[in-house]
Amino acid sequence: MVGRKPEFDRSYALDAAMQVFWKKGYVGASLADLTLAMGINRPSLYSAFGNKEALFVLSLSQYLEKYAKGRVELLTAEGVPFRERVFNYLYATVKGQAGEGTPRGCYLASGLSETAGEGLPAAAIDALKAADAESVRQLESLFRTDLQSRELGLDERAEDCALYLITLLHGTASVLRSGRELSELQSTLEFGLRGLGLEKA
Amino acid sequence: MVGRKPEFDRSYALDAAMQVFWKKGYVGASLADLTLAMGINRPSLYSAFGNKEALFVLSLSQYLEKYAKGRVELLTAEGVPFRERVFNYLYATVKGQAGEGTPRGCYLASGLSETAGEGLPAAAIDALKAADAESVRQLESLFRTDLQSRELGLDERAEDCALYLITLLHGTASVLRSGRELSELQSTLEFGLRGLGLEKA
DNA sequence: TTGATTCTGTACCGATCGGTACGATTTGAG
DNA sequence: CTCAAATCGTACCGATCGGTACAGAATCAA
Repeated sequence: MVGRKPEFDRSYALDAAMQVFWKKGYVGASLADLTLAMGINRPSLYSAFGNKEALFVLSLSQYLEKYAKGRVELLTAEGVPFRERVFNYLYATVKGQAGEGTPRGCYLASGLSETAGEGLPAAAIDALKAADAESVRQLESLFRTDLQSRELGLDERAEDCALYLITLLHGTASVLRSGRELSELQSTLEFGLRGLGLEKA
Repeated sequence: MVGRKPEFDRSYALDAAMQVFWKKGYVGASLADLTLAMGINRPSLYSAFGNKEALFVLSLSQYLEKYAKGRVELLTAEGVPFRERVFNYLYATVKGQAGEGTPRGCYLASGLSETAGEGLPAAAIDALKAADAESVRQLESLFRTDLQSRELGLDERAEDCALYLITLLHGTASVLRSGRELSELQSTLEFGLRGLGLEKA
């Protein structure tokens, strides 16, 4: 009820854990990596976050909250043309994958790829798939309800459009993760948008 | 010089190793996984293939030879229209990523993503990056030299076009790896081609 | 048949894995 | 000042990691 006070900042530690998972993936991130980055020793980690699996899920939430959330808001920015909103979303996402001050790639995409390898606990898989479905759903909702999207007829293929963009973003994440630079992908975004009939202004 | 004869088929064993790496990645594939799938015990593996790292590189070659090679030949099939050749290449690749009789995703793409995680030995990274560069180069060469490509003006942006398609294919690999089905990506290929001005016939 | 050579299987190596027991230390309530 | 409560650091747990030593079994030249 009273007890000694923690010597670490929970939020900072969680952020550090997120970056380790982001960079190394679930199986690649060892407890030693995590505790070192978090500035915590093992028992503190376990008492504060449960175990590696729970920490991974919490880190995923942290990632979504801190990075993904702001991007989807770009999709519904008022007074911005449809094409521009979509472009801003794509560009912000790709920029976030390019590794300036953060690890390269995408926490979610990397985690999802680990799904196929039997190294992930069930709770981690569930959380990843839920987040993935949510990101598709957000885009789909945009294509389905946005006025300019409907004018272009994209609302009737909203789900396909959404998955197309998500797929493209998985691609940029993978490509950036392997060492390519953001500048190399400018044309890719342009081509990508053109695929939906969203030509350059 | 004389000695006992091997009881395993080297080619079969290498193929089995390839599938394990394909499914689990380099760090996720343990020696136990490998020897079990290859039907070999550890010392045989080491005497026949060197070590895990060398086996991974050999498996990559096997993958490229057995799966990637046939696809790039589709790009230069005679008497086939340009758009159709590109589509056939994309479709064959995506189909190969969909996991019918093989693991899901792409050996090369998954390996490249591991590049960022410090779990890969240098030789593996080198082999992966070389194979990646080669795949881009093949596409780039197509866009640069193909007659119909030049008529469309794509030759002047050959490198961008190539990286765009490779990025898209990394995306499909990632998305399929996380459990989606080939049927969901039909539209993605269509949109992707449209991005290059290759409309549907 | 002998013997050098090569492969196979077991059993092991030190290192690291995720996870924890436990005592020392700090805290605030009484 | 006392003492229960909570955190901290060390030191450890069994399991698994990649890799290997070594002895037995098979093969062929001589």
